[in-house]
Amino acid sequence: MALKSQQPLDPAYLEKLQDYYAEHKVIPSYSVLATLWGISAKSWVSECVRRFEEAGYLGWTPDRQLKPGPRFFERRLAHDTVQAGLPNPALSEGYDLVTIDDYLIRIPSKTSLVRVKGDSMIDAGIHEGDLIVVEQQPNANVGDIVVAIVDNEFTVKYLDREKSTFVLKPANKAYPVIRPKGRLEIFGVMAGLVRKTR
Amino acid sequence: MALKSQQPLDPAYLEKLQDYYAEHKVIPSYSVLATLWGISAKSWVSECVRRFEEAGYLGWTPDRQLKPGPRFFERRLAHDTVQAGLPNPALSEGYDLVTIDDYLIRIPSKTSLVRVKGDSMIDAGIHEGDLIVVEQQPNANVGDIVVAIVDNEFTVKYLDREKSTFVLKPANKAYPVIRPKGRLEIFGVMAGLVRKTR
DNA sequence: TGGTTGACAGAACGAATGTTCGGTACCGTA
DNA sequence: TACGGTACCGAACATTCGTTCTGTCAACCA
Repeated sequence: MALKSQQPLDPAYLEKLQDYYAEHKVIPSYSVLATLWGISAKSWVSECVRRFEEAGYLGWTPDRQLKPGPRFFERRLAHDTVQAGLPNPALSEGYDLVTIDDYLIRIPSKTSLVRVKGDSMIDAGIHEGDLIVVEQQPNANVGDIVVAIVDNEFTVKYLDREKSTFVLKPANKAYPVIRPKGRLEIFGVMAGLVRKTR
Repeated sequence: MALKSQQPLDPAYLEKLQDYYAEHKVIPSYSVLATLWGISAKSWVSECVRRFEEAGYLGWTPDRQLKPGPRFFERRLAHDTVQAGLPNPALSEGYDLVTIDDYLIRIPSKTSLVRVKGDSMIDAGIHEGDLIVVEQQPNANVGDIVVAIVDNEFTVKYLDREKSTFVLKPANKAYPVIRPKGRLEIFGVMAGLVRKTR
């Protein structure tokens, strides 16, 4: 007994759990897991959970409640080269695993999101409706894409310098360069971009 | 009894729960909640939970397990209109956003990420190095941006039709339309995009 | 001064939870 | 043909869960 599990557990189980979690934001009880997995013995659920825990997909709170493990939220990054013959490239070797939040957000408390209005940055690949990930900070370097506050509105622009004053340059020839009178108020620097197309 | 609760519940309770959830990704049991809140009666926890549920911060799975409610993750999205003088950037109109993962990913088990190579889709605002969020599915509609497998490589292109055959159209005049010989193999449909600029 | 209300405590209880253990049926190997 | 391993079932069980109901106490009117 108490053997090592060398078999990789049925990935379908994990996926079903992840989908359940995505919907409810909670790990269900063993009996619910049983029906979710099409299993009828809680003892077997228990064993599966043990293996997922061993693999880092599940864990326990200090109060011995089942919770997602460190690898639970990992997203697979499909490689851009597909292995010949392999049916599922996402499962093949050499996958990196990322959660998008971790990928984009370095300092959660200083990071916020701003929705893009208009197409003044279209040449920088920034479209209307996109979400800009902003790291809040009062100053930036020339060349950075910054979120500035102009006339009480957020504006996303390139930061540039003309002589001794800072200006905001759009990435769209149809828009003018903004030369703020007085001090330029910078909300933060763009650290990333998120677009939802579906 | 059974009076309406007009009092807004102690916000500290909610914050403690949110912190706990942020750490463990799970809603604890009533007895743990009790110690978390510094309460010693489960009956009172039960009452508090009732009110949080009424307010939309907590909810229940179909199996009557306590779970985060719709408002649990409410995070202010910085609004594009700034109140004059006020630091408070958000208006009620603003979207409530959970996490970026939740925003982009509907079905975790069918979603993967593909890194963009080249600039063939630059006119669609898709740059080299961006991550495409792909929902895996074997077919798509004309006009969708799809991730197809051509010559054992992932390709991101618009799906279009010429007469009776499907073709892949780049969003860059410098690139040719791809007319696959044989069946066009579609890996999935683009559901979003993630770019890291820092 | 007395009465009501809201915030909590405490016990009691049935239902649900997760563990343990023993059992079965199907492998592949030797 | 026997054998060990693996995938699963099923029952028994102590523990824990969340509910319900009753009780205390300070605050706040009136």
